[in-house]
Amino acid sequence: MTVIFSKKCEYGMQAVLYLAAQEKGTLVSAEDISKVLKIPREFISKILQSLRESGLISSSKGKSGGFTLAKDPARIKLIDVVSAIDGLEMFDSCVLGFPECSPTLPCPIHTTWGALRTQTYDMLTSETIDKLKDKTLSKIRSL
Amino acid sequence: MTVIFSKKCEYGMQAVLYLAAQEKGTLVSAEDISKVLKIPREFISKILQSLRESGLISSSKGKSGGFTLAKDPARIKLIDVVSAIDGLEMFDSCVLGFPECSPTLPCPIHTTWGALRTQTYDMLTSETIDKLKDKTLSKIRSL
DNA sequence: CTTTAATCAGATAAAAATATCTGATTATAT
DNA sequence: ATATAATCAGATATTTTTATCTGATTAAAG
Repeated sequence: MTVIFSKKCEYGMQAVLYLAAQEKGTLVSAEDISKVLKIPREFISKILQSLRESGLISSSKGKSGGFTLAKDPARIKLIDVVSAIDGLEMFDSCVLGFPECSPTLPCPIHTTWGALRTQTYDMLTSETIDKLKDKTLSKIRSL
Repeated sequence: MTVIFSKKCEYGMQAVLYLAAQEKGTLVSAEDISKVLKIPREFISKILQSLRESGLISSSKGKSGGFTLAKDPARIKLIDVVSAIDGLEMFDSCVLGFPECSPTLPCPIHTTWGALRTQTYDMLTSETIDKLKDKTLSKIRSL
């Protein structure tokens, strides 16, 4: 199996995009997110808790509580979610699994892969979740 | 954790590259591959068996047996190894984990990710293992 | 022909990722 | 005040991936 992001990370990105698609300040429950995005209830709860610990989202407890973005969606990038959940290790480890892959000890595809990886990193860094709001809304409507 | 290829696939690519770095027709034992590439002996054995079933490599049993490429290294591409071990599913499934991500029902980063994915696919398709022989040899020497 | 060194096949074990359960705490609304 | 609906924390369960074990088969070499 070839994976890019873990399920946790995929779900986390979906959830953050979903929060960004709400009216500012709206509190959304884990139950709601679970239903809309079709993610197991208890699993998304755990992910939301860890995103709160990372400071990307905030929560309020009690009845009518829920989750909302902790900061301006123009300041939240996809890479922030990846970094919080999966970490950034893939951006400096060898795609072929060799140890210590570097410019001085390159694996056979070090350079060519490096270029692709950088592009991927740049994409995740330039995509802020507010920019993706409209596209997120139309995707969600289709679920 | 963010993964690109599974461990099996990484090891498989390393092993195929290693075979391609040998004199044509040389038989290499699983034991040898395991030692050079520092891959658990029994694990690489299983991987080599599956690569044989896929037709990428061939084996001969008995004393002084081992593995060798089943065809001209100029005709073996990295994507062939990926396809044999991990499959090509990632090249048409959604990077954010949404179901049915397509041009008509795109996820928020469908287009931008699609471009990167195509580049990755093209790279794996254009890299034949004979082209990587020299680089493989120098990497192996450093292990 | 016997020993040896290799692949091969199937079962099992260990570790990691994914998912669920249990019950406590919190705050709103009635 | 009490019921309700939410987060929270920690434990447990399930599934997948990674790794190992056991023993059979094969073929070269002595």
